[in-house]
Amino acid sequence: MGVKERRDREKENLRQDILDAASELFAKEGYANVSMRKIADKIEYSPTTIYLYFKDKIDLLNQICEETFGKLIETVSMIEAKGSDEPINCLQKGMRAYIEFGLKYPNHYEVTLITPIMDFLGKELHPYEGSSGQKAFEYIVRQVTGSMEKGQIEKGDVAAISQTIWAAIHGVTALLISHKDFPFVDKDVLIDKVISTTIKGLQT
Amino acid sequence: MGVKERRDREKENLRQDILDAASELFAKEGYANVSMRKIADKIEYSPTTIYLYFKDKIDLLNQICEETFGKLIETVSMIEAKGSDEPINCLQKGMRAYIEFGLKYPNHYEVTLITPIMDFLGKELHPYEGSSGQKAFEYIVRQVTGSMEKGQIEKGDVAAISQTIWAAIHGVTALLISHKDFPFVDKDVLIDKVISTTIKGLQT
DNA sequence: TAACTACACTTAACGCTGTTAAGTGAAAAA
DNA sequence: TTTTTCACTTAACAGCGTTAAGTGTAGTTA
Repeated sequence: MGVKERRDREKENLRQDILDAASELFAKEGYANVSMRKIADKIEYSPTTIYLYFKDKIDLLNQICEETFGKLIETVSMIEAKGSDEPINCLQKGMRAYIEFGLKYPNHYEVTLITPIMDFLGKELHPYEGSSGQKAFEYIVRQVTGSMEKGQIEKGDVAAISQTIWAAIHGVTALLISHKDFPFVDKDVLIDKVISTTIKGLQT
Repeated sequence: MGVKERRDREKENLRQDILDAASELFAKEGYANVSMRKIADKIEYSPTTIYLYFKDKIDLLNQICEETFGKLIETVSMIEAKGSDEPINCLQKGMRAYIEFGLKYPNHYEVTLITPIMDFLGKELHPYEGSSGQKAFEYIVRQVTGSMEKGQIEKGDVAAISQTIWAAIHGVTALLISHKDFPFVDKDVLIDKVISTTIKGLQT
C-alpha cells in the first residue's frame, strides 16, 4: 500500500528539481533575469506547475536562499566548533568566511542581502526572523560577547558592536559584488584592510 | 523669430517635468514599482512621449540620480570649503554626510549604489566614470591623503584605505535602507559606532 | 490665403512578465 | 467498471518596456 509514499516521493523529487533548476538559473543570470517560464522550460514542465509547489517567485527564491545560507552557517559553525581559537580569532575568521561566502555565491548574496525586495507597502519580502541570516548574525553576537568577556575588545553595547561588524563586512561584500566596474584595489588586500581596520577599531 | 527658442524652451520644460515626475515616483515607490505608463499618467502625456526625451527607463534613472547626487557633492564640498577643519574631521563629517544623504534619499541611494542593475552580460548599466559617485569618492581620497600627510591616520595605501572607508559607510547605509525589519540599535548610535570604529581603526 | 512641411505627440502593437481559472487525462479507489 | 482524485496543462488576464506607424497642428513657403 505504498502508493501514497511513492507519490510523496515523486512530489518531493519534482520539488527539488524545480529548486535546483531555479537555483542554477538565479545564480547564473540573476533573479530578475530569470522568468518562471525559463525555469519551467529547464525542467520540461509547464510554468504553472511551479505554482503547485511554490507560492510565487519570491517564495522560490527564499527557499533557495535558506538552502544556500545553510552552507554559511555550517562554515562558521566549524570555525567555532574547533574550540581551539580565541573568540577574537573566531570573529576574524567568521568575518572572512562571510565575505568569501558572499563572493562565492554573489547572486544568492545579492538577492538575500543586497537587493531589498519590498512589496508596495515597503515591507520586506524575505523576513529576518528565523532565517539563516539570523543564525549567521547570532554567530557574530556570540563571538563579540566572548571577545568582550576576555578583554579582547572594548566593553560596550554588544548589539551595536555586532551590527558595526556586520556593516563592515556587508559593505565590502556588497560593493565588490555590485560595482564590478569600480577600480578596486586587489580584492584580498581590500578584504584584509576592512577586517583589520574593524578589529583594530574595536580593540581596547 | 524666437520660434525655435520658444520650442526649445518648451521641450526643456517637458523634459524637466518628466524628470520631476519620475523622480518623485521613484523616490516614493521605488524604481521597480514605477512603470513608464505611471510616469506618463502623472504628466498627462502618452507613455511613448517619454522616449522622445530619454533613451529608456534606465537612462531616466541615471539622469535623476546624477541630479540627486549633485546635492551630496555640494554638501561635502561645503565641509571642505570652510577650510577651518583638520582633514580627519572633514573625513569624519564627510562620512556622516554620506550616510545621512543615503538615508534621506533611500530610493535614489538604492538604485544608484545598492541595487546592481546589470544587463544580461553582467555589465553595470550606470557606469562610474565621470559620475557624481566618482566625485564623492574623490572627496574621501582627498581627506585620506590630507589626514595621512598630517599624521592623523596611519600611512599606507590611500586607495585601499579610502575603499575601506567607503565599505564601512556604504555598509551601514545599505543595511539601514534594505533591512527595515532587522532589529537595529538606535540608528544614530549605530552610525556613530561605525564612524568611530573606522576612524579609530585607521589611526596611528 | 492655400498648399506644404516639420515635428511633437499618440495609437496600436509586439513579445515579454507573474499569476490565476478552468480543463484534461490517467491512475487509484470503489 | 464506474467513480473519484489529483498532478499537470492550456488559455487567459493584466501588466510591463519598447518600437513602428500614424495624426494633427503650428510654422513656412508660394
